[in-house]
Amino acid sequence: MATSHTEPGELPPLTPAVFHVLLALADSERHGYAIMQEVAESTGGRIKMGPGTLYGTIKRLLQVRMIEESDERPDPELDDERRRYYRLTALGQRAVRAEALRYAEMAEVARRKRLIGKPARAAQVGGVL
Amino acid sequence: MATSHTEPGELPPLTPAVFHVLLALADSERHGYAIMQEVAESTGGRIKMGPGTLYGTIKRLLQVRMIEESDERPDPELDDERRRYYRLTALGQRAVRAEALRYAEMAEVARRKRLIGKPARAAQVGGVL
DNA sequence: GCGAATATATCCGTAACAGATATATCTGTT
DNA sequence: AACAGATATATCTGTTACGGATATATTCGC
Repeated sequence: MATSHTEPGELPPLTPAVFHVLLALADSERHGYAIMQEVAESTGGRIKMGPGTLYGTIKRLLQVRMIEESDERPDPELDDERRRYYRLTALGQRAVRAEALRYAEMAEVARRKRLIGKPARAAQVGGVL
Repeated sequence: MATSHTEPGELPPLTPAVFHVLLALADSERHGYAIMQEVAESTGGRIKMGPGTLYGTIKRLLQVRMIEESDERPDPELDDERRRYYRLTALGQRAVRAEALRYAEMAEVARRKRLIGKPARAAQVGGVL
């Protein structure tokens, strides 16, 4: 989708896969597999990212410096050597924020058109409880 | 992005272009060019759909029966013969509704992670801060 | 020690996107 | 009445993202 990123500070919209990965990293460092799980959980299992999408997206995000690998290892007790942890860069932080705002705006538009109801309680995580 | 549309009623997520077109049609019939303008307006000019994306998307949406052409013509006075008007089908209605919910849920997730603030005021057309 | 889950990685076919290009009509101005 | 510019639709095509399949290795539970 085209954008008017004529203005310097403007960030182009993110693809859904990119957005989900960045959003998963917004509150905590995570390794790839954990990102997959977080995406599934935060969407109530409705979105499941396969390995192709996940690792391809990670690679691209590293290239554009929206995420970076972190060498910090958790508790050597609970560690798994295979894991590679990632965190947002400042750029990634700004990008995911801008995209989240767009999502909120689109939700608002949908509300004005009576497609969906009031904001708050929509977002049940665990599915049925 | 993969989904678990194992359940019968489940609709797969929509691509952003598809969502924007359906959302533009949610409150009113519109012709192609008007869809373009509505998208630009409802996103504060931040998203501009080119003709390639627009008409390609329309064609695909017709094929999967999410929209249909309407032969209703407005006021012959104000008419323009070139225009082709489209409306949502019942399927399109359901799809855009489901996607709008997903958007709202993602916005909620972003709020829980303190990426963005409270719902309401977000949606004025002007610009971000 | 075995199988299942965890974890990462690449390959590649398919589909979506988006700019360029083309064409025609409508509207307002002079 | 001619002209410019906006309106309106349509197609073509290169590039990119997506996403299932496949591969491989490690860790965990039993």
